[in-house]
Amino acid sequence: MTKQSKSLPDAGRRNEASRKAILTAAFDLVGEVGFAKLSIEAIAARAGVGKQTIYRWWPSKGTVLFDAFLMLSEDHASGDPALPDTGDIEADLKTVLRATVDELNDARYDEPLRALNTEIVHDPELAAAYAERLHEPMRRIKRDRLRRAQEAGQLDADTDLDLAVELLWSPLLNRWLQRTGPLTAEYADRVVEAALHGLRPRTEAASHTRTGQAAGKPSRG
Amino acid sequence: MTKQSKSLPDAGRRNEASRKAILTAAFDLVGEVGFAKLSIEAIAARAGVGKQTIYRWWPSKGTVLFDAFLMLSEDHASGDPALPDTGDIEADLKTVLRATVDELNDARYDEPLRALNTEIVHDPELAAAYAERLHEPMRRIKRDRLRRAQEAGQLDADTDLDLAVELLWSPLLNRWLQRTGPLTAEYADRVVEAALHGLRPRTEAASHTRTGQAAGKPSRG
Amino acid sequence: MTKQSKSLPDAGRRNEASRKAILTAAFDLVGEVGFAKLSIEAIAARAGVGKQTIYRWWPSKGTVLFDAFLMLSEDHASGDPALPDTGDIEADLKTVLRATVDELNDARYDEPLRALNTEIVHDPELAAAYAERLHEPMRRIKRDRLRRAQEAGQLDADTDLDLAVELLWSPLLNRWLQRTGPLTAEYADRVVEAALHGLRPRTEAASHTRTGQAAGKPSRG
Amino acid sequence: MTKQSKSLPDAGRRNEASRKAILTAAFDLVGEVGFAKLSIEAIAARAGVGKQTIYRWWPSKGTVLFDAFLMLSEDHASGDPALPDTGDIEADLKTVLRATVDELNDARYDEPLRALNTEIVHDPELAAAYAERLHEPMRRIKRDRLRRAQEAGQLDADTDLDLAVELLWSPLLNRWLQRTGPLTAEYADRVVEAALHGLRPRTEAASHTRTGQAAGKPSRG
DNA sequence: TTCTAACCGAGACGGTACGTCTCGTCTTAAT
DNA sequence: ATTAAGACGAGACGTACCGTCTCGGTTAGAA
Repeated sequence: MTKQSKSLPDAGRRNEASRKAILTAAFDLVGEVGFAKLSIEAIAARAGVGKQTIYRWWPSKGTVLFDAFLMLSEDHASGDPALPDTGDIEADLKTVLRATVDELNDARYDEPLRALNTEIVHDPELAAAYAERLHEPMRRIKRDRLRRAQEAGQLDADTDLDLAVELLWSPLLNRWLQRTGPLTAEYADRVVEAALHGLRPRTEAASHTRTGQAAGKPSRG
Repeated sequence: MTKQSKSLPDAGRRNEASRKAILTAAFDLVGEVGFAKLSIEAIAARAGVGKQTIYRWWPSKGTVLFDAFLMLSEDHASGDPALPDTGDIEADLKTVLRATVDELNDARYDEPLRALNTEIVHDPELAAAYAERLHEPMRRIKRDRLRRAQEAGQLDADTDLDLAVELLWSPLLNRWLQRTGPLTAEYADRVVEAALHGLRPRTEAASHTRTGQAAGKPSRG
Repeated sequence: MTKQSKSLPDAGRRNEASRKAILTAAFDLVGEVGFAKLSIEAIAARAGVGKQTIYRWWPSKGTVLFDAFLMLSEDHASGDPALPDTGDIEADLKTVLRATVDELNDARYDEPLRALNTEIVHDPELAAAYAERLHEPMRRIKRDRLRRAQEAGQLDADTDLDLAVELLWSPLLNRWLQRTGPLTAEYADRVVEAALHGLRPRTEAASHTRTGQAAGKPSRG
Repeated sequence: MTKQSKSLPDAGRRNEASRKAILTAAFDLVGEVGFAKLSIEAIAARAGVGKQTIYRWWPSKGTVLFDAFLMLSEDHASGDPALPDTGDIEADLKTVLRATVDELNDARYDEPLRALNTEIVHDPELAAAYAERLHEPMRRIKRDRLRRAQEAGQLDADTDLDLAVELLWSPLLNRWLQRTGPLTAEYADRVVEAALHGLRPRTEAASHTRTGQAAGKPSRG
């Protein structure tokens, strides 16, 4: 579905200029007309390419779009592969989640991102590719920052870091996808706070000893 | 877009049998062929109805599907509109989230649910209808249970309950939509635990005021 | 394949304006680009019609062209359904065959006629329709004239009139189709003469018992 | 367009095996799928040859097919280049035309022959090549036999022999191409009889100067 | 009870896009 | 330099649906 700079089997006779023109056209068009109205015909026309050249290398318009994102992410992923680390995990997470909010609110990426996300929903194969090539690298970066916080004692030692990542980012992604509420910097802050401190009261007052003292879980921590 | 039992303007001469046949056909077909390949033609044919009868009452296939869900939810929502309350919020949430996991993993609802969710992503108007008619009622039920827990001192008094709902349910919905990991009962449990207790260590409240005395990472800050 | 003014099953909901536009466009286009390069797409575009409207009513572009000819022939067949009859069969046949020559040499009909004739060659079903709707009516007219000549004693009483028609017209059609020689009025005349008088010498001298002395043909007026 | 045994410019570096494979594949394929569905791609694939090798040496699929026929006719034309001559032209012509009927009815040659004939109809250049290389040689053979009959006094001395050939063979070719009637040995016989004896009554030479007295036509010759 | 207006099933219509096929050109690698 | 192989831009194929538009045939209220 994708193509590296060299030595892949399909790299044989492939026209690199056509490939790039197709991915660029696809990304631009999805932003203009949305994924539902995005057509292979239009991509081919915009890219100045025969339709068969698209069908030859991609099985669906979803995979074209995916490769378009891949190209984009490779372009500006060359820089820093790490999250900020000031030593204060809460502040750093707020910074990062606010940046995520800004990105999701960016009009240029809104439609393409929605398109990619909804295609993943319906195409397990594409979802796997997405998980491997785009999602996992970003998750690792996030996990790395959380691990350092954990090692610094700022996060519970037992916490599953993948779960932690999901606890932090899922609310944002869900609000954005489903438009169930405003997606703001304040929201990002409150998500970070809630995720870090938990929903329970922090006072040692055995809050759960009244009304159902059972099921305690006092041992943790 | 929807139809009440009486007195709505569109209730005039409408053929109720056709309406039900259309919604049933739409729901069945989306489970068989997926939303992308669902066509008005096929719905009309399956329902034994003229195409115009669909176009007369619904503006898009997304809204047809939405009404199909509405019909379904009205059918079996007649029962109890409340979450279990044993007095132990953690146990109750685990019960509920496990049920959510089961529902999302139910093959019969998988495709239709995904279809509805992705249509919402692209259609703000539909998203609003969804929020009002389907999402909000369920959120209120969840919020009610959390409020009782809050009043019982099992949840922090400051917590925004809508945020709490999102913190608890978003990770599940995200895993399901994006298939970024297995969606199991254990996962539900751990989400509940993490959300309630937070990611930070509970012992020393000051843990984030001082840094790094443990396990190295001396260089940072 | 064809359509009468009323009461045919397919006449039901059919749009007569579209039908005529399609046939006209097909006839014009085949004259412009030839049958091989004639495309359904182009016919539809020229006629201002959806492609499906063509596929709905005709199984192939050959049948479209056939109906175009039918429309044309119905248009100007309203007049005289008989060949000239001056009492002199030889003179009349020369008149008619010269007219045939002129028609075949008419640039406006050349390509369409060739197209129709070659389609018939490859499509037996179309050939049957052609035989019934276009060829047979003309053959009957020709046969009628020959029959009157036969009754007048100008043609042998034993002669099969269908065979006679073929003997007279086939050479013209063949020259035209295969371009094996010039198609002129003189050629028409000589075909008529040869067909009427035969290739044998007319002298009663048992011409095939001895050789070469004859050279006769004195009787020919 | 064609290829001689030696010394032609295109004979230079040409791969003779490929040429034969192409012509054989073309002939076989046209018999299997018909000319309309015959594609250069398929010929190349069947012949195990690159498409360019075909485009390099032939301008159209019609010319490929033509060369295929040429190859075939050269293969079995090595034998006798003359028509039978028993001294009885009528009997000999019947023999020959019956053979022609058999050939046209041969299923193996039906499609390819039709293909070649219809290509000639639309392609004047190909028609010229056909006339020169295939048609003319056969016409000369026929003409030769007719000339001997003419010299023997069995045919009218004035008769244009080319016209005579056309009078005899055109009806057969036409029936075959247009399927306007059964193509049988009897038909061949009657064509020969009609062409030789003419359509007019042979008895009273003046029959066309007066009209209608007879109706009798007692006996031919 | 008749009239009449809207709804209904059916499906033709002008279109767009599909995914496939073939065209004729061009490029590559291997003789 | 020619070949087999096959990618390429182009564009027609025949199909599937789109959303609109009649067409008769119900089906209800309103007259």
